Amino acid sequence: MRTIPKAVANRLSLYRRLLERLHADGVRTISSRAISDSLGLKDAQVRRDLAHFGSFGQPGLGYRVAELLGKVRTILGTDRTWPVALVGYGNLGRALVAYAKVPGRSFRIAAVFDADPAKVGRQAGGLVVRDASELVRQVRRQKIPLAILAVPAEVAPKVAWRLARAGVRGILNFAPARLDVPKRVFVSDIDFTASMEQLSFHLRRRRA
Amino acid sequence: MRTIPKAVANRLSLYRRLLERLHADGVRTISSRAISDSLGLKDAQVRRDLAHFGSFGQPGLGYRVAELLGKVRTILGTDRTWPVALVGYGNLGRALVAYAKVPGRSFRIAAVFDADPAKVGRQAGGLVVRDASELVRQVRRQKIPLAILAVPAEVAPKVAWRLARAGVRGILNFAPARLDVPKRVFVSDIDFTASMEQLSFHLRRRRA
DNA sequence: AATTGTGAATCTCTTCACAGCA
DNA sequence: TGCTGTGAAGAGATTCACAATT
Repeated sequence: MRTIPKAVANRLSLYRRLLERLHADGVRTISSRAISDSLGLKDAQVRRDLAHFGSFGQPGLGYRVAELLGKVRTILGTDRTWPVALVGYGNLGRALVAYAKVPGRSFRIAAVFDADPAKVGRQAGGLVVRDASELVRQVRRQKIPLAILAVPAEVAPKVAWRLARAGVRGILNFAPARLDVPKRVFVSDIDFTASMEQLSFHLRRRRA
Repeated sequence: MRTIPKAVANRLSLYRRLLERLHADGVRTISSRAISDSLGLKDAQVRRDLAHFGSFGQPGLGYRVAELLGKVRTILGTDRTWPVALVGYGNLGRALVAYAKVPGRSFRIAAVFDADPAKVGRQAGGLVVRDASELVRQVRRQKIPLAILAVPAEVAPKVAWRLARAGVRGILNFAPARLDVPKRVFVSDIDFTASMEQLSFHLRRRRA
C-alpha cells in the first residue's frame, strides 16, 4: 500500500477523470465492475489498483465516489494548481498556452521562454515571452517546479540541463530526444512521431 | 521472431531514430552496448529486442547499421509515406500541419476536417479545411488509412466511429476520452493532461 | 578480445477465483 | 445477493550470465 507501482500510476488520471464526471453527475457510489467497463479494464484490476491507496470499497455496494475522488486527487497532486515554465513558443507552445488557460486545470503557465528574438517580447496568454537566457534566473526566482519542453530536439538536452540547474523537479518533454538529467528530475515524454509510427507499425502487422 | 511484443514495438522508434543518425554520420557498425548507452537501456535488452527480427549481429563486431536500419524501417512502415486525415483544426491541428510539412516524414496530411463553419474553407498547409460532414465520403474516396483526432473530448468517440466506418485502420487520439472502436482499428493515445499529472504525482512522491 | 544470442532466473503486472462482509 | 480485497496462478518483460562465434 506504500509504493504505487508504475502501471497503476499511469492509470490514476483515467480514474480521476471518470470520478470527476461521476461526481459532477451526482453519482454517489460505483462498483469496480462499472469502473472497469467505462475504462476498458478488468474489474479485478480496478480493485487491485484502488486497494493500493486504502480500503474504500464497501462490499455489496461499491466505492464512495466523493471519498475516492478526493484520495486520487491528493495522490495525483491535482488538488492544487502548479506553476509551469513553458520553454519554446512555436506552434505547439501556442496550443499549450491556449489549453492551459481553460479554468479548472491543475497547472498554469507561469513563464514562457524562447530563443528566437522575433518571439521575445510578444504576448503569450497574459505573459511576455522572455529570452531563453533568462530561464535559469526566472525559474529560480519564481520557484517554478515543473516545465514543458517544446523546443527542437537538437537543443532539448541542453535546455533540460538548464531547467534542472534552475531547480525544476519535473519536465514534460515533447522533443524526440533523450533527456539525461539528474535523477531527482522526473521526465515524462510525449513523442508524437513515435506514436504515429505505432500506427503504421500496426497497419503492417494486421495486413500479414 | 514472428510476433513482436508490445514493449519491443514501443521501442522501435527509438532504435530507428538512433540508427538514422548513425547512418547519416557514416557509422557502419554498432554494438548493443553502444546502443543501450545512447538510449538509456540495458545491453541485454537491446540484443533481445533486435533478435526479434532476425540475426543481424556479428559476434565480436556488432550490428551493421545500414542493414538494421532498413529492417527497422520496414517493420515500422516508415519506408513509405502514409496519408493521414486530420480531424480538428484548432491550435493543436495547426501545430500538427506545420509539423507534418517538414520533409522526410513518413506521413503527410491528406485531408483536414472541422465542424466549425468559421474554419471550413480556410487554407491549411496547402489544403482546404472541409466540413466534418464530408469526412466519411472523403476518407473513403481518398482511401486514407490513418487519422489524427484533435477534437474536443465530448465529440471524440462519435468522430472515431465515423472514421472507423470510413475505413481507417489507425487513429492517433489527442482527446482525453476512450475510443471504443472495432478492434480492427488501432488506437494510440496522447494524453497531455495525464502526462502533466504524472509530473505532479512524482513531485508529491519525492517529497515524502 | 569483443560481442552476439539465448536459457534460466527474476521481476512486474494482470487475471482468476473465492472467502468474507454489508 | 452483490461486491470487495487478496492469495495464488499466469503472462509478460527484463536482466543475468555464459557458450558460441568472428
